Amino acid sequence: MATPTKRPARKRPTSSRTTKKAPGKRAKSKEQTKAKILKAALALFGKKGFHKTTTKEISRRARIAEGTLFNYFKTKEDLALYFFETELQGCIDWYYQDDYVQAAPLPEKLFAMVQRYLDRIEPYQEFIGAVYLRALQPRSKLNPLSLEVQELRIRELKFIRDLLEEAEEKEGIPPFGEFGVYALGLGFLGIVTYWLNDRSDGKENTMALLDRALTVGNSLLRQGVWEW
Amino acid sequence: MATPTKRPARKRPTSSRTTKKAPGKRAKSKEQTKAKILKAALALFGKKGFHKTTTKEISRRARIAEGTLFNYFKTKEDLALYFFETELQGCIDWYYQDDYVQAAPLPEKLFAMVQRYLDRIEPYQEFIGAVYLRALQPRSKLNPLSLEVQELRIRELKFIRDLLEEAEEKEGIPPFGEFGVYALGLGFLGIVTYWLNDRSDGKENTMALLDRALTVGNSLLRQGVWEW
DNA sequence: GAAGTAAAATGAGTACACTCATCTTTTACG
DNA sequence: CGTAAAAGATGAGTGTACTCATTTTACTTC
Repeated sequence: MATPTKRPARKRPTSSRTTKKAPGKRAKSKEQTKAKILKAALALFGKKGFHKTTTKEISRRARIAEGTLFNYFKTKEDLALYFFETELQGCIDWYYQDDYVQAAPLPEKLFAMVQRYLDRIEPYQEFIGAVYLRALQPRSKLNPLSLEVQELRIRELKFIRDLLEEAEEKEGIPPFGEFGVYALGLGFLGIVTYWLNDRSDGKENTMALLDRALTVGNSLLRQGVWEW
Repeated sequence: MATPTKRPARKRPTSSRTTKKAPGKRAKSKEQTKAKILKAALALFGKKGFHKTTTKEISRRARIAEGTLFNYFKTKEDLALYFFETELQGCIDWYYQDDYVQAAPLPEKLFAMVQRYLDRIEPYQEFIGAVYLRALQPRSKLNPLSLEVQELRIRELKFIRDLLEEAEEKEGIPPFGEFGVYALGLGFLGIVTYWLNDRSDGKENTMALLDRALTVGNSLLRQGVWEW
């Protein structure tokens, strides 16, 4: 018998794969649209600056309707913020993948991280202020500050905490705790804002400040000055 | 002859005084208008918050035309900033008039100043973030950040410089220079942002942080740690 | 006073970020 | 295939900060 029984027609043979993995037209076009928006926004922000670029222009350049932009980003600021999120995450990922940096002592780590981060966000200098600094203000019912701005900052602080804990274990520095994380984050902010206003060639003043600050900071850390 | 010559009639007898001092209807009404705007704004900001208060409402409440508001303040943010400017100046004035504070050692001075400042800006907590933090970003052609925001920060830094120079002379601490001023300003910013997010009773956490930070900072200062 | 000028007030108008009811495309499933 | 439901795109509409040409008011000078 040549297996006359009809096999029941497979219903969507790649089902399990499809539902889980296959991109699908929708998902793909969604990605594309988002990419188009980001590309258009970056080009315009770069050319005219954040404030002089209108969302209408971005939509036009991305060849989408005005409203569509807001399906992808809650506000114009959120759109700008996306670049910083990506870069920060990129730096964090880089850190966890590079054995050499991970093995280095804390100040070297920090120097490398900061330098890398500043390098990456260089193209966005003009609008960093409009967006990033807002993470410092508290969120309240009265304040429409988007949650994502704060999440960026929280992610940053978590990473700092990890770095410090690692250093405490491996390098035997005294615990610095909650306040240490806050202080380091503040120092980082100071560097970024200094860098923002730094007009020197190749931002060398910022690099000098960073170097100096890390040297001093390192001494303090090892002495446990905080506990005095 | 009984001196028949007529004295020439004095032309505007109070002339010199009038042109220089007398308020005049115009100047007076200008002051009044500004005061009306500030009063209305403060009331509304306090009740509904900065973002949910419209300039239209403020004008209505102040009984002026919408446009008039912008004759007095370039932007809504500038209007809000006015409160901080006033309070900062008030603190600086207070310092220079209070012999007791001036005679105190640096950490006590700083503690008193910061505490006073935080006390004063307490009513404006909700909108400080919308305004004050912007002073950190650089000014460029592309960025409409009002000059006044930066001036506030500059005035702050000048005052810090004065305090440090005084302490160098009177208390014999090693010179801390440009970076010292910047660092102290950054520390101050850190306190303010911590305070903004501080939910503890009477902001006691902030006070504890401030105390601790000043103790540590003072040790560092006296050791000249910066020069290591 | 009257006439002229400068300061200040006015409010209709503009630009722009963002919303939302409706329409279009994709997917699920017989 | 056909149909229904869900996801996504659309763009006219809305609210609001801010502008500006015009009008009103205060001051100056004769």
